[in-house]
Amino acid sequence: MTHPSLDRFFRKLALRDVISAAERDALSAAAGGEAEIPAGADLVREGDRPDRSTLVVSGFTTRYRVLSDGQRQITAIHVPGDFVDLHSFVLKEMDHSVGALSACRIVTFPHRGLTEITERFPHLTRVLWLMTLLDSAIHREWIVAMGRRSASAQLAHLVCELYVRLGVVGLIDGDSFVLPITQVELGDALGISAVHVNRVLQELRSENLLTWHNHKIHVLDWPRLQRRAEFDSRYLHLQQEPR
Amino acid sequence: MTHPSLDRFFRKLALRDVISAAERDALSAAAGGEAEIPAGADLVREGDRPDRSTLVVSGFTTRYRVLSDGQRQITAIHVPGDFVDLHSFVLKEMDHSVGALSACRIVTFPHRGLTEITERFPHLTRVLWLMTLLDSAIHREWIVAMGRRSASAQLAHLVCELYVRLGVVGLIDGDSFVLPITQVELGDALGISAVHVNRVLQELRSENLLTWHNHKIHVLDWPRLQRRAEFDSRYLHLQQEPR
DNA sequence: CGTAGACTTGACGGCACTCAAACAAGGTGG
DNA sequence: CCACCTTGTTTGAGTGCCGTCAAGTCTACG
Repeated sequence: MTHPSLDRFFRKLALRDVISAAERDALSAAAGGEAEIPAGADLVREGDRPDRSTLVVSGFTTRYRVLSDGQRQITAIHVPGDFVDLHSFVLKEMDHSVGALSACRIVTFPHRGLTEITERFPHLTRVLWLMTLLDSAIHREWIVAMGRRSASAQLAHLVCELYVRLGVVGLIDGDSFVLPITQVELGDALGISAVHVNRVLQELRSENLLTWHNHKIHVLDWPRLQRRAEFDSRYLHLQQEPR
Repeated sequence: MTHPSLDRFFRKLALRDVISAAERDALSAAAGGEAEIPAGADLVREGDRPDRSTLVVSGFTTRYRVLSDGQRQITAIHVPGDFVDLHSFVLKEMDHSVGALSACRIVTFPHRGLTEITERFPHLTRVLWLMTLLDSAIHREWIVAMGRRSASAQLAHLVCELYVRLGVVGLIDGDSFVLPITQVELGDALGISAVHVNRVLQELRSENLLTWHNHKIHVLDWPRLQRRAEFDSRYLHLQQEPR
């Protein structure tokens, strides 16, 4: 029987490839305990050697690194259905921390069970591999945005990305979605100051591209927002095909 | 028998885990033809659906994306022994291009053979998976550098990274290494202008941290360069351990 | 109703960009 | 063998995006 908390995760997988019932069962069987994490808490810390990987069932998490002078850089934002540290299964030692942006519900997968999956389910292994490479593709797109886009286009791009990724797991409500993140955190993700985040946000608002209020974002003009960000969803690999 | 051109690649693997003779043979058998690529040529292009993955035997390559206004952002620099598009084996469609920075010798691995490896060699599969996750870790470190480090520290960090990565495959000669890359390309990698690359380079030179002449870099003071960049090699996962 | 956290606004300064030109070096053809 | 050209590096001047500092406003919540 398939695990109910893995619903969004399976949706994410099914968008990229056909997952057999046996594979779904194997994943469900590999799932360990569930847990609640309060907002602001760390799920894993840099230097840790976790013996299990964490899947976000609900809530938002972030991967980040803190520099010696206290500056923080967020390298990824994870939404429900994302495996936040599947890579620790292979990398062993964490080279960054993972924190909860909001209260989260998580499921953990002991590495022992994941190893078994790699021994017995090669196709499923490739699909899990794919999931980690999607993160990698998103990292590349962030690099492009940080290096070559204006702050406003970069922010627009992030909104586009989250709009699509949340759509995949059914968390878009009409033209809006919830994103429990402050402007300081947004600055840490974009690599700009919180003050500038505010200015850039107002720019996008004044262009009637979106509203952003109380952690709820309304996309007012999706085609124009995409053009503003030069957003192309190719890097999210949304096609179902044999992997 | 093991393939001689895979030497550097095997060295890179052996640094992270013990690779059996059978695994080395399997990889060698999966290797297809070798080829020479002239400097400036593309190995793969955005939108391609390659049926094989490319390993760099000698020479330097780069992953990049070009925006509509012609701006380019380099998202990765690959050195000999690196698999430049192993991820295409799983992602199928390329979301970026790969170009040769210098004349290169490459070996290609048909995806069919890689699929077989995932069916028959689970441990080797995890090691290959690891190789793609190292790229991912490097992406994250670039994001941190782009977002939160000064241009000079970012450049210093890149030099540190290449120094370590080239050391792994035996391409450090004393305190120096060859990096066939122009200041324009360096700017594309760091996300800054070529003019500013020049200024920042001179800053590091005047601090007696390094020299950079004719595509040859001398590291004059490794400890101080590391401190300047706040470089910590943890993200390169240099320990050998069971994956 | 008071306080803390988040958001907003303004002033000012600096890092990095653009434009432009000079300089160096390697390759080519007359 | 030397003009000439191309590519890459260096330097300068002027501009602007974005950072810091600081203060003020709004909202949620005890």
